[in-house]
Amino acid sequence: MTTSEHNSLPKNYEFSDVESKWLSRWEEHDSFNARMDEDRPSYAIVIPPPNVTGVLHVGHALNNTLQDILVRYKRMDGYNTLWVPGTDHAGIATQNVVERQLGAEGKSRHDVGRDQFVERVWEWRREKGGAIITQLKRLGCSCDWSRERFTMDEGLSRAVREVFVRLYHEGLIYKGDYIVNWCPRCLTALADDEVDHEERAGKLYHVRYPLVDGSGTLVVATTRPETMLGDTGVAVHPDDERYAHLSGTMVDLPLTGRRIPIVFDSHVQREFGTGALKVTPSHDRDDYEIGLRHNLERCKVMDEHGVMNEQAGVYAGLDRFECRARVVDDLRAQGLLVNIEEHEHAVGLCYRCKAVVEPTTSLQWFVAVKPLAEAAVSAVRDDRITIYPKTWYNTFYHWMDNIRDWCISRQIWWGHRIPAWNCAACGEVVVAVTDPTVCPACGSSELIQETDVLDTWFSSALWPFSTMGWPETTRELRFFYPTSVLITSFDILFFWVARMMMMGIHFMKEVPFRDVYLHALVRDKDGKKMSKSTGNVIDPLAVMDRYGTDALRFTLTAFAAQGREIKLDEERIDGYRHFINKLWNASRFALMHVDDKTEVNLVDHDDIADLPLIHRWILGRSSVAVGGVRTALDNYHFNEAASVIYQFTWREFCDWYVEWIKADLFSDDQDVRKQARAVLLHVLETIVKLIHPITPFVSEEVWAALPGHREVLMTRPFPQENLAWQDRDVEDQMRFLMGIITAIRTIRAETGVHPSRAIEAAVYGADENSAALLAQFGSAIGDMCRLSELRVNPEQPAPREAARSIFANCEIVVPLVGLVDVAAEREKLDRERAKIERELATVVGKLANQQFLMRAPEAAVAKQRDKQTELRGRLAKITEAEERLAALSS
RNA sequence: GGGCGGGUAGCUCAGUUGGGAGAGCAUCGGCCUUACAAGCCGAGGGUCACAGGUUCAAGCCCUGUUCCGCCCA
Repeated sequence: MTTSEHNSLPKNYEFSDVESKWLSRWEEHDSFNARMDEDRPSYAIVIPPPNVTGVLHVGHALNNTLQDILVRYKRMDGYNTLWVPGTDHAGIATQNVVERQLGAEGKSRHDVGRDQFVERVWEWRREKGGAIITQLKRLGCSCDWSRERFTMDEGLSRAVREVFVRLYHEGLIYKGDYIVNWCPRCLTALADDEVDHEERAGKLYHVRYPLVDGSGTLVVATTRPETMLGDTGVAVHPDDERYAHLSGTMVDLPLTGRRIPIVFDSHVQREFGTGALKVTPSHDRDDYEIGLRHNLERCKVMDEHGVMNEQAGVYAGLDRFECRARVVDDLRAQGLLVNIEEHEHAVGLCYRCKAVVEPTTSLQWFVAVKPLAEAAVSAVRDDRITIYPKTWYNTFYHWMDNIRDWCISRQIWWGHRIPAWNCAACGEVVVAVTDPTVCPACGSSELIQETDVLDTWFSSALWPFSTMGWPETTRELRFFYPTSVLITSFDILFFWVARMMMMGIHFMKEVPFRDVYLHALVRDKDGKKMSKSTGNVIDPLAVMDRYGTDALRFTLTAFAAQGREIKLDEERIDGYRHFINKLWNASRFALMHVDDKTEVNLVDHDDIADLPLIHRWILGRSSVAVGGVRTALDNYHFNEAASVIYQFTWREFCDWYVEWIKADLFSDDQDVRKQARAVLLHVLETIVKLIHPITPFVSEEVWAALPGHREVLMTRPFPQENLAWQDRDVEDQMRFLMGIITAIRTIRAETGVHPSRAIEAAVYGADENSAALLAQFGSAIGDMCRLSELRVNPEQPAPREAARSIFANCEIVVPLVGLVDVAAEREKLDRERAKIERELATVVGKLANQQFLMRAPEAAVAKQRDKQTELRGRLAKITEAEERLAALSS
């Protein structure tokens, strides 16, 4: 054993010191920063910018771990990599935070005024904002931090203006009075997809509307009776015979004294309620459309706070929900309430504050998305963008085909103020990139800017190119646009991904990314959504403290199977911490044997034919693992990559290889020792390189401890698959030897031989090749099974008192005088016989089937024949063993 | 009501041109064998939701049923 400094690693992996050390070293090293070498291919990712108000949750941890894996992999593999970090300004959320702060001081934003308020927000952002960036660093993210961006930065704001102005002049942005989703708490309009729908138990009220001619009444059904105050019509289906006679008549709208017409519209669902639909164009999206088709009036009965206005007559001043109760009471008093049914229906909620959204007509700015959406759809159809997993295509097309114009104005103060001015003198609307000083139409200087700001998603839609300096034609854009892949959670496919496609294609004439990888939401171990109120939130920062960042990263990676939600359990994280520790200890072991003089390049040649079997085997297996990891990562099968590494490292490298070569490492033969050390070191290096993208910290730490490593691991080349090392014969031979070893170990365990006791074993019936192998590796087998002797095809017959096992046409015999439980042995053989006979029956059945012989491919038939031969051989061995057992007991 | 996904070992899940049913964890038994007890060795455990169909052959392809989850209206 050497006494070099390398073997002074602690017995258990202590991640805490290691992590902080590497975070600062990487930073010093500048290795995360993008380089633009002309002779190398590029690989770029833009981060889905988290809210500036956010703190790292486990979804972020997953999202950014996956991105970091790809970036680190590609960086090692020789690409110019760029990973752009940053945050978005989260208009509504951030404004809420600062408003709460003001509220604590007893002030509202109106008390301080717009300019002061915005300044307060900036102040907040300088002090508290972007905590998540520090947390991403903690997670090990190898972003180019020198390029951190914020959607409200000067450069990005310029891009926003440029895009707004161009779209406006192209006629794709317009201002109009349409129905929008209004949040009466945030006091702003919301886009369609900013509304969450939740099933709630509600009621369906049947209300009688008297016909004006006194001939009867028409019963309508509604879930929101308070909106009847704004009804301007009643709609029935044109084919509904129950109501055909009502053509051209009107009803008296109760509680209002107004008369409203009955209209015929095929939109009405005849089966729902009574088939008669009250129409409130100003407070329902569908009703709004019906109103347009039939020229119904609009009557808005609520104000921006959801309080009934003067149009609601005596109900003015009531909150909308109080008003509902009052309206119902009054209808009942007048005998106009027919009945109330329990009714479950979807309620729209503000995605930020969960207040019930009020659909209402309002003067807003819109993007005409149809032409933009079509371009995005065809990019996906033409495979210029590939979506993983592919199950999302249908949903994507369906949503894009039914997309409605995008309401982009928000009645808040924090955000990009709309670059449009109204001339007080002549009414001219000026839309410009730079603030105008005089009206181009009349020369007046009385220009008043729009007060609204733009939807945050409007600026994040530009993220892939605005972060690279657009509208300038920068070197970054030339190198890194289109980006390689966008990795995000499926729930913002429409909020964000689709809009980036639209904007990227429109302004860059090129898709913003080649691939989109949509990952699942992280749920708790029972599959429930994590939420603060349920108390089932797993805090990634606490997890990193407890188990280490690498354990968290590896767990998330191992669970990131396409199309599956992730059920995260802390026990799993703890389990993978064990794996990290295993790797650590394997490294400690290696370091006891290798030193600066160990020649790794012994195995840098393709030709390894001269090496002993065990080394050729592990080198071949390492090559298979490398190929597996590369293929998995290239196809976004992250879980597969983790699994390959786990299996190879623990099962093949630690359990078999390292145990097998221990004797070589202590051998007196210097050449044997040298070889073993070289291959051991080489394979360990391969492992830490392979795993580095997933667990960057422990791999760097091990790498640094290995001899001769002065450069950081993160910029070393990623391993290449070496097909010349993959040898079928070697694998077959090792499979055979490992099978024999397992068989002997099983006998030992089943017969209760103490692990420390050395025993004899013999193998009977081995064919020539097998016998040669067993003879050659008898000592290794002896070491692995603690044998005093292994005899191969001995001439003397097996002793009667012995435990037996069948493997691959060989009978393994362990003489155990006085230790053999005949009944147990017989039972074991019976079980084995039954199993083999079952298998044999299906094989024989297949081979007896003429159809199978005729139609199945030759290889499939040959396989069954081989299997038949093998099974029959094993059966014969079992018979022999049974006979010996019988002789013993007689 | 429309769409999508899922049902494989006790649990969580892999299973990529149809031919071997697998992994991790958990369980059980034995071990401090000087890298690792955060470990080592060994073992048990499945009618691949159900019913049909296609095929020489189905966990995989088709049809229907059922249960669970998500999205949309």
